[in-house]
Amino acid sequence: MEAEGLRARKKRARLEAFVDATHRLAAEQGLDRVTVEAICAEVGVSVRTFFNYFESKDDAVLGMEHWRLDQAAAEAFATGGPTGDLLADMQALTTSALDHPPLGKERMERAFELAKGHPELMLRAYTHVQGLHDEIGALVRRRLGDAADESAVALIGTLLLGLAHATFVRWDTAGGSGDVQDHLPSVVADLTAIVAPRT
Amino acid sequence: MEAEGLRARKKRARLEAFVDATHRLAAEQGLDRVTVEAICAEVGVSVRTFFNYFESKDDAVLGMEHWRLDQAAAEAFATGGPTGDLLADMQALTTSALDHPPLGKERMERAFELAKGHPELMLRAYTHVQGLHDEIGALVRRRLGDAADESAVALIGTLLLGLAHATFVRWDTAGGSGDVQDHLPSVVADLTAIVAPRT
DNA sequence: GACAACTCTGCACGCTCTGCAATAATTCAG
DNA sequence: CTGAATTATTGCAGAGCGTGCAGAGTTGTC
Repeated sequence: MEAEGLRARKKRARLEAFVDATHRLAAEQGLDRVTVEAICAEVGVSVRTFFNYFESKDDAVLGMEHWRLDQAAAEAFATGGPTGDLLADMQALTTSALDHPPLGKERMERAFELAKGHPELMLRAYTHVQGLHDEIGALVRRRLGDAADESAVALIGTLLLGLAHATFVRWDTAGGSGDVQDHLPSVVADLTAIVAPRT
Repeated sequence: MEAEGLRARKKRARLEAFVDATHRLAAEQGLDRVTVEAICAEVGVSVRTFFNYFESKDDAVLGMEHWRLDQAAAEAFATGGPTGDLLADMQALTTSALDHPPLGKERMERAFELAKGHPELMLRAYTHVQGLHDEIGALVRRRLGDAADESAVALIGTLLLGLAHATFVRWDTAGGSGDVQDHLPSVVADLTAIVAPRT
């Protein structure tokens, strides 16, 4: 069996309830006016419990706990794959990340919609991807080996996050239909055009 | 004359006092243990006054009020200069930004040292550079004209910030001597190598 | 010196987030 | 099924950040 006990299922359900309640309230009243207390009233649970699930209010908006990279994709990247070309492999890694949101695509997309009007959230997302960032840093170091100086790691990490963000924006300006990651290739093309216009 | 009245001078002095006190206390006790109250006690001023100067505690660490781009450099960038090559011009713009920190280079460097151990600060810097970010967005839109879709703007903005960050990191790993912006060219070279390895 | 404009300050308040210890619910072993 | 171990929920007390307001003190202008 799936071995998902009652406990785990309840936990996940509550997590999603928090996220959904937050999104619903934010849609109604604007995010600024939504307090943790209100969210908890909506879910029917104590404020203290909220903070057993999230480190901050923003985390509930973003619906992030542990947004893990796909194991296989990460491993492939660290060992020099899948293509051997760094940019192409960054693209592959980003695609896999956008394709496996921890709480489903609808929630991810709603979170992004909210983040649009609240820059600080986008930044919080970056921070939260900071756990990811460390993970990415480790991957990059493994991949580059001796050639990995810290600034290259910082640059690649930022680039990955930037690609993801720009892809969201492009998906959004395209009307928000279809899969987010489908817009990544054109973002990469833009990047290439900027950095190496004459190739 | 410079037309800096007593008022303006006092204000600037107090601003710097806040920043310096924050840095000093953070060096002594670690940033987490520094409260706004302590900073104000150090400066000899009321807590309420602190928030007349800064929007948040983090801002005092970063010493940022309005980190403006150099007018001339920004204008040149927006109108397609100085070289006409986008990447080179991004480099020029970044250099000018790193070369004109609002409160002096020592404070900027100390702020970066603190930010190293506190990722959320680096992000807050990005946010605060959000004023900058919007400004950058406007510049990019002016520069690209019709070709400026939002995702390209997002991408370039992120890239500019990423370049600045990576440059700091490189400056730091190089021992922190010399001017920060001197390390930008090698960061740009790295970026080029990643995106267009075969050029 | 008088009036306007700006700044500082204390106070009250709301909100986020943490630590702690008691209580309740789930799981597991026998 | 039952008791013990594990894990979740909760209230409470409290630190800290940040804001609005109104009065008192400074600075600038004429």
